[in-house]
Amino acid sequence: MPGSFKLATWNVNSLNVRLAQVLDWLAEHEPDVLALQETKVPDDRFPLAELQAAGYHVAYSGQRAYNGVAILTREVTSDVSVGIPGFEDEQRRVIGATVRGVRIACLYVPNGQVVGSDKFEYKLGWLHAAREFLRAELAVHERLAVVGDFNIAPAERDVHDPRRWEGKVLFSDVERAAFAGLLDLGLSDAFRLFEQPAKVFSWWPYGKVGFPRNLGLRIDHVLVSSTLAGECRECRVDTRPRAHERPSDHAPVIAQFELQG
DNA sequence: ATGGCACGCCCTGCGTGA
Repeated sequence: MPGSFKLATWNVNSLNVRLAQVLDWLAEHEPDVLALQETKVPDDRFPLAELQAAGYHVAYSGQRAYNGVAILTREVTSDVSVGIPGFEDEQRRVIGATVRGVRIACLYVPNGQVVGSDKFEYKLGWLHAAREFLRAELAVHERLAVVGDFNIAPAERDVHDPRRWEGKVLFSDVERAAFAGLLDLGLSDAFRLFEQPAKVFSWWPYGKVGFPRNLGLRIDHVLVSSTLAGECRECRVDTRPRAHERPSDHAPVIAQFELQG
């Protein structure tokens, strides 16, 4: 399916709270794909009609209060999958779908809370399972995009103050090694395919100073297989929604491709 | 400067996020 292809990912921190912002954003940017994380809505309360009215097909897997992922597409999808095969997980963090010959894997990687905690061990085990899953996906999909909230800042330039975050959750060595392990499968960080300004982040703490002083981290990513990397023309963070009233604490990441078919 | 927000929950302070 050759032609231009715009793919975006956004942790919305409650789809119901952010629905109007998501609809506005879709109307403005008209992405072919928008992957969402932290929808925080069970499937029987998913705002399907509103998104369909905006012209999108939707695959979703959610739960009450926490987690939840979805993939919105302008064209119909095939092969929707939920979760990681063989990895038992009650938390809804993974959904996949194929559109226009591109396989999309939408991930909401666990936060980890505190290095060394039970939740941190869960994060590492989850990342290990995700790596094996993505290895298998790469073997069967020439065009694979792994997108979402990875809850890992890959490098010092992805952290506003690396010294203060050194060894902390989201920027510990073991998490960064797990992220590097994903790249080692043959994936590229689409954002780093291009020259970028300094201090570009995708998440900032809530509060009066976090976003205004750009005290953020780049933890939301678009990882692409080698074929897609060759077709990628741009990758950027759209910081504007972070300045809205009642914003998500994350901003969307957008990648533009020219699919060669 | 997440001590100092914001989410859901279903009641109000708690668990969780990042």
